Amino acid sequence: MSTIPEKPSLEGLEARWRARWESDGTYRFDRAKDRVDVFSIDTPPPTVSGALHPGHVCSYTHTDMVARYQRMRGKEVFYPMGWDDNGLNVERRVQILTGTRCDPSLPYDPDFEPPANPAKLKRPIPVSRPNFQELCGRVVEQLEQAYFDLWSTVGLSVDWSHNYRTVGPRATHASQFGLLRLLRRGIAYRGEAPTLWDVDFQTAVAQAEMQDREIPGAYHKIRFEGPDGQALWIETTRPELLPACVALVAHPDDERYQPLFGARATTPLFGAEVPIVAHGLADPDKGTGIAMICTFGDTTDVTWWRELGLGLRTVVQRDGRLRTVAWGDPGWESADPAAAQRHYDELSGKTLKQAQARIVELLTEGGLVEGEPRPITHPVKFWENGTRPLEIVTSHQWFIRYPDKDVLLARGKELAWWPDFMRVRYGNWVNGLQGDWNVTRQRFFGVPFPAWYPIDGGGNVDYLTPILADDDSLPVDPTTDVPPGYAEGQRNQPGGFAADPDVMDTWATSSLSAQIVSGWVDDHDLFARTFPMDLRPQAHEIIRTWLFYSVVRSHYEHDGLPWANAAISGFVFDPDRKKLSKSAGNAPDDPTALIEAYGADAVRYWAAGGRPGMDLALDQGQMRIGKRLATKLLNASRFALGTGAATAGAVTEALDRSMLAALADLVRESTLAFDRFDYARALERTEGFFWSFCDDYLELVKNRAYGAEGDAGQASARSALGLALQTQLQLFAPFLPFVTEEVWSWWREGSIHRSSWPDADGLSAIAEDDTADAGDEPLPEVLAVAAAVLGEIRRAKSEDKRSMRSPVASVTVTDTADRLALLALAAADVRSAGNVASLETVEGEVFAVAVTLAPDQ
RNA sequence: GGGCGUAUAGCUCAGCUGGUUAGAGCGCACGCUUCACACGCGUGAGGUCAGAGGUUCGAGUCCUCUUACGCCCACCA
Repeated sequence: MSTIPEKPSLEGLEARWRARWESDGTYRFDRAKDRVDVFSIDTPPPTVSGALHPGHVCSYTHTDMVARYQRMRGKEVFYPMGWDDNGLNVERRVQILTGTRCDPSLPYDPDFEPPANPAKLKRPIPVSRPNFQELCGRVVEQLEQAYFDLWSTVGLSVDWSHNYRTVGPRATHASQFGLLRLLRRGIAYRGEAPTLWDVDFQTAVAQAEMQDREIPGAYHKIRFEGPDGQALWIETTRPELLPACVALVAHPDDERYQPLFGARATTPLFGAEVPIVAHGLADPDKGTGIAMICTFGDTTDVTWWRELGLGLRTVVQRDGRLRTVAWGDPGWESADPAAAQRHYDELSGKTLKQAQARIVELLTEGGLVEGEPRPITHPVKFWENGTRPLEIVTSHQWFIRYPDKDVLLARGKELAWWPDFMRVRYGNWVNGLQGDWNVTRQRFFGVPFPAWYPIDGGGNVDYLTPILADDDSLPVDPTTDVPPGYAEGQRNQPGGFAADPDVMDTWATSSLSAQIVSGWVDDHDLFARTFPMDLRPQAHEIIRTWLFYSVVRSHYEHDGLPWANAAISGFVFDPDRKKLSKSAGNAPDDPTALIEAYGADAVRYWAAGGRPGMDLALDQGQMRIGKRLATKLLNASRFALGTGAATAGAVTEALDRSMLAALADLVRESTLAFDRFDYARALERTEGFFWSFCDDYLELVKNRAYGAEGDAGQASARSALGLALQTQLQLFAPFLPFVTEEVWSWWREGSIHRSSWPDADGLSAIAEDDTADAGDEPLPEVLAVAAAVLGEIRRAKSEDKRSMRSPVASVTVTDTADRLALLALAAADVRSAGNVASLETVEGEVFAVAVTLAPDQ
């Protein structure tokens, strides 16, 4: 216990308590607790390669408020933090900073150091994957430090001893273990399939990472030859894929083409015979109503190809150029192979864009197009980080099958969503699922697959029959580790083995975040105490990825949900609905600057206004108010404690008991709101109570607390003030952890954040104690009536432009008998607060207060 | 094209299962050196609850349609 400062200030207070919490281990998880006494949180690992943003502060603060509430409710809170290091941004940064390039075929060099001055290099130095990952790890460490600093400044009550990385040994171990388990059950498999492919980044892209962008294109009307030699006009935006055409398709009900179904058409330039087929996805209103199916121009092509059992003619390579083709070979039959070859040779090796230009020329020269290309703007699929449209290539990838949709939907119903309507987004996604989950990425900084491939005597790699690592050898990197039964000398040799060169999709790892932090593979004791977890807080835009994949993995591994609750946060937008600029030396969206300007408590106050699932405007005005609230807490506390407030002792005065009864209601409401993850409501009510507590109750009780009405009245006031102060500090503690801890330290032992959440029934019992004067009166009304009269007195003074302290000769209150009886219980306090000489009452139906001011001295 | 959400004072938002003259804070106006706080205190002005129908004794609150904005999804020849 320390003394009450003469002039309390927020200055330096946050840094002091941050250091103290760290040294005291205030938020350290006590793993001796059993599962029922634990509240465990699957904290989102922030992407450390991204920029720090007020949105981060907002959503992570929401989780912290829940964590602090649960801790005060008596739960041992398991609140870890991880870093998501996956991602191209890290790789790019490392390439530039170190002048290196990853080549997974190289062996690990334990002595490698990047050049001192990479900018001078003519070309990047190729390094092994483990070397590259080491370099990434160093860069990531610096980025993590910035995040750690921010989280600690904001006052997150995270237990930092449970830190992990999505590209780190624990995560790698769990991810590899999980994949091997799914492989043994046939849920994961190695397959060759059409895959959405980014030709610039040379990597496969998952359905969840795609986005549509409107780009210009053009319809080209091209002449095919029908079965009887007649012209069949089709319109396409992808004429360069004509050599990859495997069929024409029209809607089954389209009478124009019904006679042709089952017949064959011939492609222009290449003379390939293709079937004319019917499928419901064909749109009679688009183009000429009949379309060419190519392998593959878009995802509809994939659907048609799969459902109609069509042939495969692949022309697009992984680098986005057309491959070499021998026309006349099996699969490339042509009515005139020589002509087809002549035409195709003009295209092969070209990029798609170049090929399109050339094929349009060839078609035009052959009189095979009608009219000019018709420009349109149409949505095309891109990788969210990419710059060129996605292509579809067939390649070897790792896949995970999804459970049945109804199983997934049932899991969605089982989960408690905050707010509830977010469940719909999950349902929409599940209902729209197509194909299996491709978990492969052709990147370097990530979790490697625990697999190798056998090489036969002829040097051919069998990519479909992987050699898998043993469970107890995990984690492994196949580019440095050797598969069971082989020796290092056999790497990349005929009869030997080749390493899997790819890494896992980021979600393949982060979908196990709950298992990773809980110790699924490396700490079974911890796992039993923390899993399944209580809460997954996250953003709504990754319901379809992180949340969804996490549910899938947990369903497979544990036949249950990974957590009981999902709290979905909205996002932060700036007040003008446009991007904030960082010009004029003022960076209003730099969270660190905001915290410096207003204090962490104030920024947290702003964040607390964002209800679950609702978007929040970045509002420095709210931060100013938060700072004001923190200051007010210091001053009001100083006053209350200065009167000798104590939490022990009887509360006998009706006004005091009235205040405590209202406080008990506040505790009930706040508790209920927190249990529903509605921290915003809890704060709003607490704040409203606190300001009227200061404006009305403190004013009414002030003189009595100083002893003006005798010992009994003073004792009652002191007890009520002590209880009210303690309770309100605790109600504010999840929101304003620093200032509440500061005040707590003036008169209590230990941390407020380890104190017990206020007990509403206990407060009610004190308020309802009728050993005193008020009997069974409806207590809460006493304060309301007294405050109403005081308000009228203030109005009279204000209208007369007088000081609030100026004397009042007489006050006459007209009200019902019931309310006058209540007023009588607090009459002395009202007279004292209003500096009223004489207080008269008159019975009447309509509340009125007549005030006669006395002349100022 | 489908789905979800939002629309209440100049601004940011409350208003829970429909019930007396629609609330708060900021901002604004007018005041107040009051012994916790001038980083303060008091008082006040300010709203056809997006629009149109409907249910009801009664609707900001329920139903239908419309409009605007945001987000998610979609088969993009």
